[in-house]
Amino acid sequence: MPEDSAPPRPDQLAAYFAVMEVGNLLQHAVDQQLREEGGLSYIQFQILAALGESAEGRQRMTDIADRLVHSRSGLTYQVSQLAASGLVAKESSPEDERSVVVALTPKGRELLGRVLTGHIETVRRIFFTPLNDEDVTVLGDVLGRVRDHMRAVPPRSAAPRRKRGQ
Amino acid sequence: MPEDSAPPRPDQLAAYFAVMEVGNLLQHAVDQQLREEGGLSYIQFQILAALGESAEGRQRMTDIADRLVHSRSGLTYQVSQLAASGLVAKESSPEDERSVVVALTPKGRELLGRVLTGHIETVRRIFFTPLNDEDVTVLGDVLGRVRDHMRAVPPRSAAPRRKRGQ
DNA sequence: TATTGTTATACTCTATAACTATA
DNA sequence: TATAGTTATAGAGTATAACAATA
Repeated sequence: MPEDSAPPRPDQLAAYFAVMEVGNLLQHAVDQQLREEGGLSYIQFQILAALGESAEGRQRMTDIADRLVHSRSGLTYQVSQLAASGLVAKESSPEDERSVVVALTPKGRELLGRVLTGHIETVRRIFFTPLNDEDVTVLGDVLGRVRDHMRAVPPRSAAPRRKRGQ
Repeated sequence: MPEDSAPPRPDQLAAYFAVMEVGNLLQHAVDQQLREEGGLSYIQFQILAALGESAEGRQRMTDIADRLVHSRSGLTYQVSQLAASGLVAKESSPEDERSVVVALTPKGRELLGRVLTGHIETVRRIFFTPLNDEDVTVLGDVLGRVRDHMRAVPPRSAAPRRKRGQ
């Protein structure tokens, strides 16, 4: 429990604040666009996008939850919402009777495609406009490293609970 | 309403996803630390921090709201929570009878100082560890530009409502 | 026994609209 | 009339714990 450590340098603070504020503003803007054009929250969109990326438009609940941080019950809630709207369907897995496979419906795929255009446009407009190619490259590189590190580092007191590999 | 636009390049997608994921993970980690060590949500911490930064530890409701995006009512809620915990006090302004000034109490200042240490430590551990000085500089520069742009660009359909300058 | 997922429940947060009061 | 702020209210989202079923 390090009770003290060197105070952060101004440029470190600037970088930290910038990440937080940009992340917040970006999420806010994107969330609004998704709601207006597709009636989706950002997380619902992320779930659809994750399904759209995967091989046959289907994934297990647990794998989605792992990827999108959610608590299990939170994911159950969101998937229920999507299912109620007919955007996804729940199927039982033939391999493992315990697991539930979530599959994109044609309607879900259609909506995803439709919303994605505006999504990309929004991101381009508010995020990429002030950046040149080199900025984009550097940003992806640096933040990519941060992301990998964050994924690897356990959230401190958490994580060392029950996990398979652990 | 641009129905189509060139698809984003892979490096653009990488940069965008990295910003979003890093922002999310960072906020999540920070939020957890703040809750554990101070019983504060991230937004409550931000309010306290904003007050701590300002000249005499006090600011108007509206100025806080403008800075932290919140709706007015949302800010009223959060400040009420903080006031109920004795961390801030509401005062009426002598200059403008309509406005409410929020002031950090000694207890609030003490908590802020106490929590800040862990906050900085957390950010350092999960965010700055994989970065060298140049990374930090570049990140602050690039994201700083993005932030300034996002602040300037209206959220599309919003904003052009009632604003003084408008 | 561990894992997958759901349910019940309670809580936090946010936004909208209506309202009061001051400028 | 515009601004500052509150309140009521309703809805979305989240987390925890208890639970059932399968591996």
